[in-house]
Amino acid sequence: MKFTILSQSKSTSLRTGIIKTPHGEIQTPVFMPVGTVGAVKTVAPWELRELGAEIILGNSYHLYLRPGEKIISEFGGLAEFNRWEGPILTDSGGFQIFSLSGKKSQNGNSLVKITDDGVEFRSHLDGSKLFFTPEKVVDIQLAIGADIIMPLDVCPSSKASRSEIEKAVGLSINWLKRSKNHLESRIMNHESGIKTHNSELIIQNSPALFGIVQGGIYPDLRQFCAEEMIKLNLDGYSIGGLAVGESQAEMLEIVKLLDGILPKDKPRYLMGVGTLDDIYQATKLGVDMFDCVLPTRMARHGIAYILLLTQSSKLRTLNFKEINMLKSVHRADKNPIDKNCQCPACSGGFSRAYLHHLAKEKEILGIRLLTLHNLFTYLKLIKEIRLKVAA
RNA sequence: GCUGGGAUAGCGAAGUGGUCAAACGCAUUAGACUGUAAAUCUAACGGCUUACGCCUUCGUAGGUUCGAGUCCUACUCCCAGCA
Repeated sequence: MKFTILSQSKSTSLRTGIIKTPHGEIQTPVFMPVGTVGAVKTVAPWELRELGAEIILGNSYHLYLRPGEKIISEFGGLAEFNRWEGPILTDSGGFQIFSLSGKKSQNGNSLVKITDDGVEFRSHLDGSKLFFTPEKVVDIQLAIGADIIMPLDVCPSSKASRSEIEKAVGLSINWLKRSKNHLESRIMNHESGIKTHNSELIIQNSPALFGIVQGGIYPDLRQFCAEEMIKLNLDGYSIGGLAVGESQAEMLEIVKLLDGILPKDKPRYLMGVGTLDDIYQATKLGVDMFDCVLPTRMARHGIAYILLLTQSSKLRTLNFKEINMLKSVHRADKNPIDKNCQCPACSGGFSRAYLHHLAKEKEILGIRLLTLHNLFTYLKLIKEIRLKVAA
């Protein structure tokens, strides 16, 4: 992976750049649609390309469960298996430690247990016991053939105590070191033709490994975590453990702090973020990469996001709005979601009334049109942000 | 016309002598959702009230009973079978 900065804003930390990956180039800032199980829900690969997506996400935990990384590997990697054929970033399953912990399976067992060595998961599909170590998670992602991979980390909720967050920072640093060592030895063995113990797992390409900075909303923990990770000289740095319940102001405060700590010449990835405004604000604080389920999930829940562009003299200002297509006020509304939008739903002449009707009926077409609209809106925002670097 | 069955909140449907303003669906309304166990989840949903609570209901009208959505009688309407 290679990251090149193309331009830098004079007034903010916003910058544009290019990331070269084995599957192609990505312009930054970038928004990465989420395709947890290997598909961006309801959207075909060619549609993603038409919308302007450059890279999509997959999740190691989910893909390990089904269909299994071995199958994906046999098809030449996820990008070939799912016909996206472009760059892919995989998450480690670290977020599932957060989202599945505290939740109970049907027979009352906790789904997640963390030890120093790794994480014990109970499959949310069948309750079976799984044990993930940082090494295993790297192996899974190598087999999946992702271009950018994430180390197993511990992502605590915003309600976690300081001591829990300290523990998460310690484990995340330790696991990152193990991930890096393991990845390097796997690649070295592969290049020198040495069969590893996982001979059935094929290394599709040499992926980039990011560090994931944790530390909640504690500046000292964030700083410590970042500095320890920077010592490892990674390909990029993720900011994890945000947008997990804290306020936007608290989140941006941490992003701002890390903007001053993380190396400028490496991409920064704000994991799981966020709303249109979150992304807009965070790019001004030097964040290059984003992913979020909101545009796709909210579409399935009837919400359409709107990007309001107002041009006054030389300034283009951005505002954001969301409308709930399920509300009966749209029952007879002949307007599209947004008359200025060029997405397939808006430019295709679909009225709010029809989209309201489809949403009420839970019709797949309605879900798809809103998904296309929302992804288009997110990707449009990113393009607008890239233009703002001149300022 | 005869014989059965039935009429419960916007709709469907539980309930068969006391704990019934009435389970459960659906519809409606509101809310949530940020590295996807999420085309999901939560709440409200007779009237009045912030709430405690109070009031009015189970086709209509009577009756039995301490007490009736539940039992009896008549009537109205609906459904099925037979003529």
